Amino acid sequence: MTNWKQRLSAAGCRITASRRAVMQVLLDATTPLSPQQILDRGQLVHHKLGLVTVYRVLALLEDLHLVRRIHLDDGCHGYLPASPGHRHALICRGCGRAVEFPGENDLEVLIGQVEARTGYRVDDHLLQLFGLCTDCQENVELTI
Amino acid sequence: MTNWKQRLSAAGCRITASRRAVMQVLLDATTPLSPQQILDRGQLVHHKLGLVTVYRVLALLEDLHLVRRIHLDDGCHGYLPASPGHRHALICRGCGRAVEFPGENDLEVLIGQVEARTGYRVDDHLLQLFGLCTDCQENVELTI
DNA sequence: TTTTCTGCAAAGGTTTTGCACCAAT
DNA sequence: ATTGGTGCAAAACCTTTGCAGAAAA
Repeated sequence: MTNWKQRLSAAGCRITASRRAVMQVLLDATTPLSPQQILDRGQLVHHKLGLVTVYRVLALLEDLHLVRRIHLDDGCHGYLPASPGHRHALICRGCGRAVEFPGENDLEVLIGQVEARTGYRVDDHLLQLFGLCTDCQENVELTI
Repeated sequence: MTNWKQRLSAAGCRITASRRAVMQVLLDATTPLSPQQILDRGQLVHHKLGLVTVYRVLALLEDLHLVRRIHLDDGCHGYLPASPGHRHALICRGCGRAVEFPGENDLEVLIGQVEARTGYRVDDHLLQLFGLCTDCQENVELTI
């Protein structure tokens, strides 16, 4: 995708080798990646890439909603390229493979009920699903 | 509540001053607390409490589903005492005050749709809502 | 040429580990 | 008396900051 370059330029940011490398790695990934993993893969294409820069690029891309930071049970943060619109991640407990699905307004009803009951005004939410992808379901069956 | 002591004993764990202090602090809290915050408050009741022990106690309590670890946007992990059943946290962006609400099966429909579309088998989920509690809604109005 | 980015080094935080002492059962 | 738990110190991580040099525009 090239759209992210336009978004960066529009925000007054330069298109640099580091940013290309990080974005490339994320777009090629099927699982959420940690900053360290992004560094390892990014260095294959951009030798001089450093971890500090990965952090800075991720912070920038997250601000621009070009990548999504998700919460993992272990090391905590992983990053995924963000699809447009409000989406949620579904992550395989077996292989880590992640897919996104549209959030639509399936939560509207639930949120309305909670607002009525608590008096809170809800304006954001974090939803992540965990399970097994088709491949890993098969592997589990074989293991048993 | 005394139930947690039974749960600990049943799991073959001892009831110690550290564990009482950490559990006490969590039960008294209205907002998710970081390990450091738990230490600060816990030391008021149990002088010799150390941060390392707080981490170990939290890990134990989390294993036994007596506390819930939640994800915050900034420093990441906060801890809450876990109410029985499947519940989700609603956290105020203003003052941090958290309430839990029952998850019921409001997500069943959504999860069923996602399973059908992706082939994944979903067996767990993470849902957190963010917003403003009634007090903080008033304060915002005053500020404007 | 000018300003933004980058990489390095180092600092700051948080979480984990090793070990001897202490305490609950 | 026996284990299991605790506290301290230190190690291991992860993330952020400061600064001089490099590279987009």
